[in-house]
Amino acid sequence: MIEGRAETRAAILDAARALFLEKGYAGASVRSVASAAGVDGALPIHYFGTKEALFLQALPSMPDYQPLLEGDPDNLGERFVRYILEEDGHLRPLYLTLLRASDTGAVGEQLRHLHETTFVEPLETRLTGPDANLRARLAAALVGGLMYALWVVGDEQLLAAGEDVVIRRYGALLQQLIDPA
Amino acid sequence: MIEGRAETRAAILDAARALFLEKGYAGASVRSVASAAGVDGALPIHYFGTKEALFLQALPSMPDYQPLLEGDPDNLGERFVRYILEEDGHLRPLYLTLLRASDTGAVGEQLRHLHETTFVEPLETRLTGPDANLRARLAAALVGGLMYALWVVGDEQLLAAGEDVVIRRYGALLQQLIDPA
DNA sequence: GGCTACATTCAACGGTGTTGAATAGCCAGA
DNA sequence: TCTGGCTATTCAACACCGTTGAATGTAGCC
Repeated sequence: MIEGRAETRAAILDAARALFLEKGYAGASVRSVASAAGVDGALPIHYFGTKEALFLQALPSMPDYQPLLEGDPDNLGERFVRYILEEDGHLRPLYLTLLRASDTGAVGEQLRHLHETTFVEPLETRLTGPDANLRARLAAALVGGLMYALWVVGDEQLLAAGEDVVIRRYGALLQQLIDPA
Repeated sequence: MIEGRAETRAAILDAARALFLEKGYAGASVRSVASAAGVDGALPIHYFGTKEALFLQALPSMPDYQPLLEGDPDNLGERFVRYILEEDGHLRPLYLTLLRASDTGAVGEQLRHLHETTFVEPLETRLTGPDANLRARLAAALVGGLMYALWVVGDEQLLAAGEDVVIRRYGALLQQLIDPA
């Protein structure tokens, strides 16, 4: 049974999404979400049970990058790297927020699921040749490493030589996993 | 001025190190650290000022992997990957704990510093040829991606084909950044 | 013994997630 | 129109959190 009026639930979820992405899981309190939604501080828990459940339901969906995958597979490596470097601000906060909250069991599950459904699986279906699954997983690790270096570590000097150089070099490595081995 | 008896400080730091690595930054409370050290719940903050300062001082140092770097550079890529896959349990909890606490300012700084001093700099000094700095940073990202996939995401199927295959394939990519371009 | 300086404890504050009871608001039936 | 009940929302309280400043113990020195 769903509790609460639909609009109130939506207001809470909207406020939660904004605050969690801005301040992180620990930094955004349930009461701050409630007051941003204009309701009593206890209502979010009443509706969603726990802060973690609220967090998971409030998370935005992954941006859709199907077009990226459907293009020419011969330069998918470079395009993928470029996508990470030039993404429009939707992926980065989601990635960082999930990552840092991933020590609570269900959030870790969600991160694993997103990694699987948005990186590994789409890549695997587009790979021809042997060991497609392994190559997709290694490619996903490679992409994760770029996001890690840029966003978690904050290695600003990585881009000092210019985005193009990174796109070419890191993209070339990624491409070797994409090309049929 | 350092406050407190040296043994009491050490007891607190030891308890803090164990609890932070086991339960994470948020999961280990200051009071739980204090009671594990056998002191009053307010003492850790009295000594170290804030939970974050206690955390930073309690963190273990990075394992020393100099021998790994000093070996034959022609197969450093594979050896590096093998080191991550077979590490003895010191690096992984430190990496995970730092990563997940990296949204508080000083912890992010520490993560950046460790990334720089334990991955980028040692690699860079061993690289010959042009663009050593960039190649070291890309190599560090690659290594980070492996740790991310294995430890944060928990991609267990990555090793389904056997450690050797991962060591060979991912190591080969890493090696391309190590070899003079 | 009394004084001092320091190590440690105690008590309290505001904030947190979470809980169950109390209230407010609406809608059906007499 | 009144009344009952149902549901949405609020209120009050709990235990725990990081943090603070005052109180207490405790050792050594004159």
